[in-house]
Amino acid sequence: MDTPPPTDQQPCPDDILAQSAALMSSQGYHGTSMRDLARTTGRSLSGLYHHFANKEELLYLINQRGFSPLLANAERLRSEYRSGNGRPVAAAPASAALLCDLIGSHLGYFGSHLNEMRVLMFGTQPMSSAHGKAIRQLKERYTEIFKFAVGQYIETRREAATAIEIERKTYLLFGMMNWIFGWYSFDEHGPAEALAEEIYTTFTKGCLALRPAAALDE
Amino acid sequence: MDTPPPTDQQPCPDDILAQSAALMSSQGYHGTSMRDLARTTGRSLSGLYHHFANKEELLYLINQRGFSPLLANAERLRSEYRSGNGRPVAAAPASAALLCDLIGSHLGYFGSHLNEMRVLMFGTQPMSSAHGKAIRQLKERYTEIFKFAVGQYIETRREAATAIEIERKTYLLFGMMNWIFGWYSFDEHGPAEALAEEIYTTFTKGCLALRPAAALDE
DNA sequence: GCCAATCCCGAACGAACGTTCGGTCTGTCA
DNA sequence: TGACAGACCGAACGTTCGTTCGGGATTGGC
Repeated sequence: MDTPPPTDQQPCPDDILAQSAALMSSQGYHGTSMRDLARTTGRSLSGLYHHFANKEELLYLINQRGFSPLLANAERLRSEYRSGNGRPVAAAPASAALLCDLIGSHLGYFGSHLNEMRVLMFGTQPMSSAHGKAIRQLKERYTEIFKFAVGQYIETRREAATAIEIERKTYLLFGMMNWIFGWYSFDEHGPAEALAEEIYTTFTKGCLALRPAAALDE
Repeated sequence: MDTPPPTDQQPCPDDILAQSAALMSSQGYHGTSMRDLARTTGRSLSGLYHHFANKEELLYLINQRGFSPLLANAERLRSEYRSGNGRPVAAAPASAALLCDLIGSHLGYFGSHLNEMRVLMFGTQPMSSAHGKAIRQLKERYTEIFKFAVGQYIETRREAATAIEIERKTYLLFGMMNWIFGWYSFDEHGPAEALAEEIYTTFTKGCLALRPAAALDE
């Protein structure tokens, strides 16, 4: 109508999103003011509102644009795995490759988008219910892919696991991968690919262990 | 002098800290106002300042009081391990017990202090430099204990690992343990002890694998 | 019965917040 | 050349923020 129709047609410039993510990743959403963002992006306070409707939508855009490539990549890997299935002989190596590639994709993207990932992990709570739901659905779809891969890896190697056991183990894997936000730096810890391989090895070696306590499954 | 000398002598009531931690864990430090805290704790806005000097000190107290018991417990476990050493025959089971107990202590405390742990993970950045440094030192001492345990576990089982490899593996362990803040609930996932056992098994089985890529160690 | 200490409150302070409004500048296309 | 749209700005709006101030209850020791 009169005010700039915000989001989709005229996309918010990437440099604004990147610099906002950098600021918010260290100060949090509520701890970062629009004036901070204006100063950092070299724009005026009111000029920012030309690119998004309000602060909360900016947070949504950081989440959405930061997470979408990661999800798209994971969905591609899964569909490749599915289309290459039907040959039961190669099932075990195929499921291993899927899991390994997913971990590699995740850590590779994480390592080069640390700020966005930090913002992503702070949660959807400051977002409007519509935006929050949209981001949570992206995360759920992503989690489902990893659960699928973990389940495939286990059941091509030993008897199938229960859904709750697969979920738990998937969360442990996410823990190892996502926790790097607090400590990983390329200079100190080397390339993300090598780290991905270590996580893959650690997880798969531990993953196949028999269930340690039946108490966990009701 | 005139204003209430804040911290140590007359400790801040535990219920204020607990309710503040609950609020801050879901809204973040900057997203939680003093008026929110007053409403939740059933006190007046100005009445809160009788118990701490300012909002930032409240955050420090949540961190300090929340983390100290965990650190104390870990230090007790390590000193028990050290005093029981000197019998090289039992070295391997002893180091396994240390690691297992540490994980159990961590998850047990986490599971019953989820709010405080969430606040703890949001970081020391909003704190003054003095308070931030104090909390960071507590975390470092705690991390050192886990590095020590992981190192002991490895070198009583195979040739010793490099310091950087021990550090990396310790961080993977912390990742599995701390990531539960996002998904763990007693009702869905059972008691923390069983989860601790699963993490211990997963980690130790994967931990002893040979270094997957020499690229990680310079 | 009094004093001091502790705990707590209502009301207000200045500063910072997210957002809006009217206007300018810089192209592009007719 | 003129009209128009997109990108941007300075100044201000009303609200909320963290913090302070003067004072009122309640309590325990003397």
